[in-house]
Amino acid sequence: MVRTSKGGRPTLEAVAARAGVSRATVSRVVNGGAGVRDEVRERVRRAVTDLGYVPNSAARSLVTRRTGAVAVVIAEPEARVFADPFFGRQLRGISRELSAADIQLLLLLQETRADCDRVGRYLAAGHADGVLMFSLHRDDPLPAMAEASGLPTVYGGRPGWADTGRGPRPLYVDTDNRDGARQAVRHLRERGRRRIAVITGPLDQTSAQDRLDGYRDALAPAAPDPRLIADGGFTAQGGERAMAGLLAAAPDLDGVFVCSDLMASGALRTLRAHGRRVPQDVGVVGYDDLDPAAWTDPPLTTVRQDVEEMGRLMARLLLRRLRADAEAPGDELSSVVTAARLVVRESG
Amino acid sequence: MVRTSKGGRPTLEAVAARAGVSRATVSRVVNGGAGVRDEVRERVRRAVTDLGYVPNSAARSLVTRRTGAVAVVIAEPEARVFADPFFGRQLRGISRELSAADIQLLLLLQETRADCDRVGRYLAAGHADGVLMFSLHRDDPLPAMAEASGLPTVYGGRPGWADTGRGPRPLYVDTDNRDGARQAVRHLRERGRRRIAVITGPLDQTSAQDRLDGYRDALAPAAPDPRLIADGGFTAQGGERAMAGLLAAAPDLDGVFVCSDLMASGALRTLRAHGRRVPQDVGVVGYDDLDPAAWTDPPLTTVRQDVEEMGRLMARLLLRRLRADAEAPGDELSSVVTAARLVVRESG
DNA sequence: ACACGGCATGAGAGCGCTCTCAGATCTTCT
DNA sequence: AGAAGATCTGAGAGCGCTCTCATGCCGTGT
Repeated sequence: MVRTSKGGRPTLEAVAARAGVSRATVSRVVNGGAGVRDEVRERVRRAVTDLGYVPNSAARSLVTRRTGAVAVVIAEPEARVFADPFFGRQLRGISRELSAADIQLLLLLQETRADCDRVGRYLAAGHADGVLMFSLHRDDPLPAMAEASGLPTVYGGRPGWADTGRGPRPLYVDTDNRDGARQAVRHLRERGRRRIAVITGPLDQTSAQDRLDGYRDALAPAAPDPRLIADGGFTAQGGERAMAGLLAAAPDLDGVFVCSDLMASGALRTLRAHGRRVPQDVGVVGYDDLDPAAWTDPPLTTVRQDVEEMGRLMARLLLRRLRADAEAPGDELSSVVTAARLVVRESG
Repeated sequence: MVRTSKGGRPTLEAVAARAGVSRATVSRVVNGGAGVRDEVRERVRRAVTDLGYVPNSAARSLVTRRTGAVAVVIAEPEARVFADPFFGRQLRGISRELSAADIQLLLLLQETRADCDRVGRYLAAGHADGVLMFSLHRDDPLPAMAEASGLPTVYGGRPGWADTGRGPRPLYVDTDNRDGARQAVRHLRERGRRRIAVITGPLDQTSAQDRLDGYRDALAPAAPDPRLIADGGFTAQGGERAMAGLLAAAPDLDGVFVCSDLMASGALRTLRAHGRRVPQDVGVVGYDDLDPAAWTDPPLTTVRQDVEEMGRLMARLLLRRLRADAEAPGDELSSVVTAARLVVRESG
């Protein structure tokens, strides 16, 4: 690769000199090449490859005010982010969609409160054109920071304030958690289960709350026995513990709806350790239908949500929003809620 | 938040005007504040907070030639990246170390060949100050691109050309895969296993090759029976299939060393499906000791490598390298190889 | 009193790019 | 042939920041 005499990377100027044209013309060629004579364009293209020219992104975004990157903010204080395949799948969907649009993915992990400031500063500094934000808990300060930074934002999972009327109306992608939960619990009932427990996620997340509401719906009009409700915190260990608690509080239970596959894997272990056979003694239904669900013993009946697709939808929504801001500011976009579907295997 | 009259974010100029000083002074305060009188510094600080000023990163890195970000490139064409907790853990280590240094993490996923160009362009465009690169396969074009971009690079796992003398001497962090494999296989032998098979990863990765070499070491001086070697591609499904193949080719096997926990989970399923009891009939040892290893039935004996720590080490090495380039260019850094340790559970 | 060194501050030049606008060139039509 | 229009190209002004260098100010030593 040929460099400029100054030893750094070649600049537009260098390419222009080599091609015998002005900077402006090179710029035009590099950015699409419209309105440049074929012969000149070819000359410039050759100069570009000869010199190994790559536009300097800082200089470009300084003037265009766009960075060609989107920040993905994951706010999980716990080790959960990487233990749960959920995030991975979603990231994958996002990554696919963004690379198709030649947009870069910036991953910002926020674990501590201090990280939160850092993330806020980062967003405000204009490193990204938009934000995808995940797995918010109630009272999370991040949405406010995103709002303050003025960046278009799409949420993964309905934010808590979405329907309260307070705050701006957020753009989000979610699955119909409540309906999925209803399907799961109805399925257990149809199989003859009478004492159906639930292991929930942290209830300050809407997805966890919605699934619990779905559980209630399916039992209505009867009110659920509070001894049949335990919080598993969306982790495998939490699932183990919650299951143990349930067995102690309600030894006669014959079904469990576990609000994530990861927790369900823990619950299955506890059941096995207590000598309960699945599905003969206790029916178990999970939620997510991530790969490991099919690998448990017995294979897990669960509620499928296409997580990768949700990631893709989030990215797509944000990209549309970015384009809309540039071209048709009035355009109203709306949130997406995808359907959930029961997948029956052997656990319940 | 107060904005400038032009509607955009406030600039240095605006802060300077409000504080009644020059741009240069504001810049000094923002970047540490050395050599500015206390009283002036306070005035500037107040102006900064009043206006909600945040430095524009593009402008800054245009002149400093640094971005305050490090790119993490994961080159996995398969769905493996997110199915295997391995990457997640490593990312987590990296993320921790980088945020402590207030450096941003840019995640670049490369799945297709086209992505490779995109990643190369991205790096060359100067979006990052350095690169962390993972899970390379032989003949991967990425290292060459990283090299060409002139960015300091640290590899996760010893790159294939590290000891060949060809190419530049790479900086990497790895575990002692060969020794870990030796420990695993020796353990199986000590437990009386005589026909020990191996399920390898893709052999164009050094980690997979090293583990296979360790397997050979432990059987030496006897040469391994080729019917006892199968490639599981580092995926759970691959592990299932490889195990089935081994059982068909060598029904008398009584031990398996599986080169990743994820593959081992697959192998256990296949063994169960074939009615082989673990560990009574067949002893199984995995590799990685990621969370799910303890959850299999029976819990997996495996080789522990502290993946998160490896991530941290990678980040630390890169950061040192970046500082070295800035301050003491002659400074020689060296790669790190961490120890592996057998963790005995119940599977073998 | 003056010269001198040290410190705090400001003026101004650029970093590499995009984009507007005006000028140059080439068509095409009357 | 000349003018109107369309097409192509270049000059130049910034984008927001950092950093060098010159300048002004102070205290100290002679």
